[in-house]
Amino acid sequence: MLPTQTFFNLPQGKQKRVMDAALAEFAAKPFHNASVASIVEAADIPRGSFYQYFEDLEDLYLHLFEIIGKKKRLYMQEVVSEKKGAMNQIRSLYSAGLQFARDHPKLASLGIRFFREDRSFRRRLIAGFEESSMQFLQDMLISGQEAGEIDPAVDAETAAFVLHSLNVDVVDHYLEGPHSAEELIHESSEYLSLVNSVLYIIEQGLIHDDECGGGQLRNQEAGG
Amino acid sequence: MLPTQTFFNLPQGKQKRVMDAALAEFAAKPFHNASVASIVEAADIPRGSFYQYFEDLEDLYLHLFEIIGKKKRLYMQEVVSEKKGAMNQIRSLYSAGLQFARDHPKLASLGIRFFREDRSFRRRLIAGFEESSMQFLQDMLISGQEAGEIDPAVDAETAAFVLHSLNVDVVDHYLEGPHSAEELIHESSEYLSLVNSVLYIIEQGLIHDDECGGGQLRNQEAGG
Amino acid sequence: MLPTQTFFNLPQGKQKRVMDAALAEFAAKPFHNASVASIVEAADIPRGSFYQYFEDLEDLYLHLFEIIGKKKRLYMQEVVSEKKGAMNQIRSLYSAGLQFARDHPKLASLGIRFFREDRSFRRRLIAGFEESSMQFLQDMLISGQEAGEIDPAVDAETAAFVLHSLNVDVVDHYLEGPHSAEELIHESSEYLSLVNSVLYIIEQGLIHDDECGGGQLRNQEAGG
Amino acid sequence: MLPTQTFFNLPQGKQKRVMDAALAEFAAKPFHNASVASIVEAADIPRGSFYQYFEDLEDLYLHLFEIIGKKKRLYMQEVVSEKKGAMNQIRSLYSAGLQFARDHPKLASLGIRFFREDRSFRRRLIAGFEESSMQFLQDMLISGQEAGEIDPAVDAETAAFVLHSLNVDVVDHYLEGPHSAEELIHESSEYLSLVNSVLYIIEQGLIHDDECGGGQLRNQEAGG
DNA sequence: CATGAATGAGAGTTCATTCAT
DNA sequence: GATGAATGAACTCTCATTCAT
Repeated sequence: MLPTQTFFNLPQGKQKRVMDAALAEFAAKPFHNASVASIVEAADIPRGSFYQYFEDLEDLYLHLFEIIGKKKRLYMQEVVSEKKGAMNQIRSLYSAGLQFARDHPKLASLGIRFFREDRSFRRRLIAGFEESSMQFLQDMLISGQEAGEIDPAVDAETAAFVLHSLNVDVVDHYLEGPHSAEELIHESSEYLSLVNSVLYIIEQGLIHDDECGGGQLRNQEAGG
Repeated sequence: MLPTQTFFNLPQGKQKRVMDAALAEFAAKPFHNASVASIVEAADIPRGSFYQYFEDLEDLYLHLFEIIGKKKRLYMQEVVSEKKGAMNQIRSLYSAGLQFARDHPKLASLGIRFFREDRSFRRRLIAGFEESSMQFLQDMLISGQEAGEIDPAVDAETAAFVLHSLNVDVVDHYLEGPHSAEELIHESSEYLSLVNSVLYIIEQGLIHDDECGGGQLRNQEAGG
Repeated sequence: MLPTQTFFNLPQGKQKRVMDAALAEFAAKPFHNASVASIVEAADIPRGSFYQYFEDLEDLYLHLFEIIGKKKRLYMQEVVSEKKGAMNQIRSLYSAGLQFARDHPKLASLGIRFFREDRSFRRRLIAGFEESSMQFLQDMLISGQEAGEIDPAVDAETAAFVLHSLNVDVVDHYLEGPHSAEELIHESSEYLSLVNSVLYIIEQGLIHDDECGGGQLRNQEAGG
Repeated sequence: MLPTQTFFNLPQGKQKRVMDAALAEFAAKPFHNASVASIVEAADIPRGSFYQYFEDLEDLYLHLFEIIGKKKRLYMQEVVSEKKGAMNQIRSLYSAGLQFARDHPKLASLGIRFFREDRSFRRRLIAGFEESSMQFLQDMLISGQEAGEIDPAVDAETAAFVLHSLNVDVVDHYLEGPHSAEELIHESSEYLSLVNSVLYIIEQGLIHDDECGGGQLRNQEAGG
C-alpha cells in the first residue's frame, strides 16, 4: 500500500508529472470515477508504467492523500502552537483551512471530495483519519470548557461534529465558487466574512439574549 | 426531460417496480456510478424499454427526485403550518427530516447523496432546488429576527447555510449508522439527542456567557 | 453457472458457431490458456456478446462439458445395457471410448485435457464427475468378483484407478497420434490392437504362468 | 538452448536462488502459465538479468529438467544395478519413484506436469526423454521374457506403455494427496500399499484363475 | 555485466445505447 | 409499444521483452 521503489527512483520531474496528473484527476472526480487512463495520458507515461509505480488507483490516491496531509499540517501547525483561547484557535483553524484552499485549490478539492465519499469507503481507505481530525477538535473544546471559555453544557463530541461539518462545507463552498483571477481580492474578504459569520453563530448562537437567559435552562426545555 | 407518456401509460405495478429499482440504485451509489444495467435487472424490464420510458438516467433521476420532494414536503408541511417560534420550527424541521429518514431511509439516502454531488452537477440537474431549500430557512430566520427571537446581528443567509449544512450532515450521520431492528428504539432517543445537542449549540453558541456580554461586541472582536 | 437464456434464444446456427469455436479452443489448449478473444474471433461474434451469453469461460466450458458427457453416454449406454462378463464390458468400454474419439476427436480431446488439469481445478469445476466415472468401474469390478470372474484378491478401488488411468492414456495416445485421412484404416486395427494388448495385460497380468492355461491362448480369445 | 556462461559464473548461492524459484514456479503451474515475473521476484534478481542468464523460459525449464533427471537417476541407479527378476525391478522402480516424490515433492511435481503437457510440446522440448524412459522399461520386460519370468504373449511395447502410464498416475495421485507432517508415516504404508495393489494387478491380472496358484498368496509375497 | 525502467500488446470484463423483430 | 440481441468503446491490469545507464 505504497508506491513502489521504482516510482521513488524516478527523476523528480517525472514523479511530479504523475502526481500532478493524479491530483488533477482526483480533484475533478469522485474516486470511483477516476480512471487510470486519464492519469497516464495526462502524465504522458505508458499504461504499463502505472502499474510498475502503483498497485492500483487506491495506492496512488493514498500516497497523494498523505502528501496533502503533510502540506495541510504545515498550515495547521502554527495555529496549534500559538497559545490562545479555544474559540480563537478554532477561528484560526477555519482561516488556515481557507488559506490552504486558496493556495492549493486542487489539494483542498481532493480533501473535500474525500469527506463526500461513502463512509464505508472512507473507513476502508484511511481508517481513523477523519476520527483523529474530530478528536483534535474535541480535545480543543474540552480544554476550552476547563478554561471556562466554552459553555460546559455543550456536548464536546457534538460540537466537534458541528465544527468539522461546517469547516468542510465552508471550504467546499469556497472551492465550488467561481474563481476568476480578478475576484481573488474580493473573495478574500468575502470568504473570510463567511468564516466570521459562521463562527459568530457558533460562538453566540442564534438566540437573541435580551436578558441573559441561561443556556442550561433553554437546553433543558429543548431536550423535552 | 421527463418520463415519456409511454411510461405513464404503464400499469401502476410496473411503474412502481421501475421506480423502486431506480431508488435502490440511486440510494446505493453516487449518480455517476449508477447503471442502467442494474436498474433494468432489478425492475425486470427489457433493456430496450428503459429507453422508451426515459431519455437517460438523468431523466429517471429527476423524476424520482420530484417524487421524493413531494413525499418529503408532506413531512415538512405540518411543521411549517404550525405557528410557533423560528427556533421551534427549525427544531421541528430537523426532527421531521430525521423522521423522514427513519420512515424512508432510501429516499433520504438519495437526498443526501444529492447534496454530496458536485455543485456543478447539482446546478445542472435540479437548478434552484437546494437554493429554494435554503431560501426557505432564510425566510424563517428573518421572520425570527423581526419577531425579536433571533439575534439581529446574525447574517440570515449564513445562518441558513449553517442550518442546511448541519441538517444534511445529521441525517447523513443517522443513515450511515448501523440499524439493526433492535436498535431502533435506542436510536430514536440517541439521534434525537444528537439533534438536541446540535441545536443547543446553534441556539446558544459555544461561548460560556458569564455575565451576559453582548454577542455583538464579541463578534466584532472576533472579526479582527 | 449456465449459459444465459439469451444464448439459448439464439438461432441454432449462431449457437453452433459459438460452441464449435469454444470446442476448438478447449480442445487445443489447457483451460487456463484458452481465451475469450480466440473464441469470439472464431465464432465471429462481438466481444460484448460473449458476456451476454456466458458468465465467463468456465460457464461455457461447463456447458460444453455437459454436452460432451451426453454424447459420450450414448456410446456407453449400449455397452452397459448388454449383459456380459465384467471383462467384456470393460473391453467394450475401452472400445467405445476409442470409437467416440475417432468420431469426435475434438470432444474427446477436451475430455482428455480435463483429466490432465490439476486435481484442485477438476474438483472445483466438475465435482464428482471423475469420481462417478471411477465408481462405475469399481461397481462393475465388484460384480465381476461376485460372479467369480474377477480375482477376489484384487482391490476393486485400485483396479478402477488402473482402468481409468489406462483408458485416459489410451485415448490420449490415440488422439495425439497423427491422423491423416488415409491412416484411418490402419489406425482402426492398430489402436484396437493397443486396446487388446493393454487389456490382455490387465486380464492376465505380466507373469508367465507355466503350469496353467497359456497366456497365448487367452490372448487370442481376447483378441476376438 | 542452454543457460549462458554468465549464469554459470554466478555465485552458487545466486544460482541456487534462481533454480529454486524456477522449481517452485514450474512445480506449481503448467509450463505455459509460468511467468518470468514470478521467478525473478521469488529469486530476487533484476528482471533484465533473467534474459542475460537464459534465452527464455524454455531454456530455464530445460536446464532444470536436466538437473532433476540427474537427481532422479540417482534413485534409479541402485534399482537397476541389483540383479533380480524383472517384476522385482519394476516394483523397485515404482518404490523408488515414490521415494523420490516424498523426498523431493517439487521436483517430482514438475516431472509429473511434464507428462501432462501436450505431446507436441513434450516432443519439441525434450525430444526422446519420455521415449528413453519407456525404452528402458521395454528392455527390462524383454529381458524378463527371455528369462521366462514374463509372459511371452505380452507385447513388450504395450506393457512399457502401461507401466509408464501407471507410474506417472501413481506418483501424481501421491502428490495430489494432502500431506500434513503427521500423515507421513501413514502415507508411507498407504502409498506403498497402492503400489502393491497396482503391481499385483499388473502381475496377476484381473482374471480369477481357479485351478492355479491363489492370487492372495502372491499378493502377500508382493507386499513384503 | 548488472540493473531496473520503458513499453505496448493483449487479456477479461462492463456498459450505454441502438436497432431489428 | 415491447422486446432483447447487437455492438464496440472503454475500463483495469498483466506480461515478456528491450534498452539505456
